[in-house]
Amino acid sequence: MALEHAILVSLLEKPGSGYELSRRFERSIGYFWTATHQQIYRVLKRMEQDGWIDVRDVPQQGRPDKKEYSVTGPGRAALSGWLHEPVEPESVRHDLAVKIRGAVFDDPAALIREVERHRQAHADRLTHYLAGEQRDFTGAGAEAPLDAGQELQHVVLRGGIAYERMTIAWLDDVLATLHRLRPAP
Amino acid sequence: MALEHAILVSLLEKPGSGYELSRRFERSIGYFWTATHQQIYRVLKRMEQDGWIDVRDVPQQGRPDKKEYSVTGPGRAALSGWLHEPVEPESVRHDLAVKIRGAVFDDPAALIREVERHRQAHADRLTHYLAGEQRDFTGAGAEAPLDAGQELQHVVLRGGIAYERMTIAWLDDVLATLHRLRPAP
DNA sequence: CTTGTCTATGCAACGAGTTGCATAGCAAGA
DNA sequence: TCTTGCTATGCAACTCGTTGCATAGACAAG
Repeated sequence: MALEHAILVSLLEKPGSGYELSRRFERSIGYFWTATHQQIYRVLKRMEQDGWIDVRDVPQQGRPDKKEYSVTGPGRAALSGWLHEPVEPESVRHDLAVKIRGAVFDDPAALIREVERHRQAHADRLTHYLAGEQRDFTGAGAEAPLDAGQELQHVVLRGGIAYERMTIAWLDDVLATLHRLRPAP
Repeated sequence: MALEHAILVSLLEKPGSGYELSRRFERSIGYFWTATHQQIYRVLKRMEQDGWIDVRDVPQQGRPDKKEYSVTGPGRAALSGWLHEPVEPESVRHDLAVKIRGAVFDDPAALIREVERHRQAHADRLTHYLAGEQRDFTGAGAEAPLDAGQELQHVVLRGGIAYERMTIAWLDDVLATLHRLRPAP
């Protein structure tokens, strides 16, 4: 399970509340690990019971109070332990691939709009990633050399960019294949 | 949920038992959708109750008897329905990306072996995919034109190949970054 | 002053997925 | 004969993840 560890990383980068974490999971961390606020609140509770994180009530003005979590020594140790143990390489899961293989039992051409929709979604993500790269890593490049944390964040982002580019190219291949099949007998 | 639908596709391609399905999920279908035999047996039971599939007891010689499942009319209709409704584009989930971002709170160099291990696993998968492509799609290309089902299987396989190539290139990028960070103060 | 939106936290129920274990037929080799 | 290994099916218990719902403070627009 990596949700706990993803939360530890995020809280080490900057302490925050469950709500703030759920926002972060919509952007940077969420590029490679998604989580809803339900999951986050539940896991935060367990992590607190396990002594991995501390809570602090933070009164706020103009908005409801929040609970700010920060990583404890044992939490940091738990992350270290996990970093040193191997994880299995992920297997991909693509609904769309199932659909493409299933299309032969229905109408392949009916999939074209769906594939185009996916292509658009991936193109949007790519644009978003590229904007983030421009903002966080390219702009200050010449004058302020990046520290190790930024280098590592950047290489992860480059992975996201490569993934989206590859996916878009593949979806173009899929579309070409579907169009080629259309005028068949 | 796509497991039901992946099973429908696989059973439409060729009827089979739960055991056979679990073997298929280790190879072709499993390239983009994994499932253990536990999941498969449980889902097969539900699908049978829902009338999506039929069972037939098949006595065998030299091995235990099996139950062969095949798709019914309602099952085929359920697949059709699913093919026509949109699915959300997947979000990636990468333990490794979490580890890379977390490495800055530990020792980045300690990740090198882990990343190399992943690189090897992806290189193995790529070799496997390429062998499958050679066997199923390239060999008979000139004389026997592919039918629609084969074309669609091929484009899905090309997706797997593109994914592995992209991942290997990215892991090389990650390794270069980790090596670059090593001689830092 | 009501409605909508954003922040902020949480419960309950369900479905999906994993892990460990159990059983049993049959075959091949030590 | 005993062990190992492959085929074949399944239960039980657990964790992970999703969905729908509920509450509540603050603010802004109509």
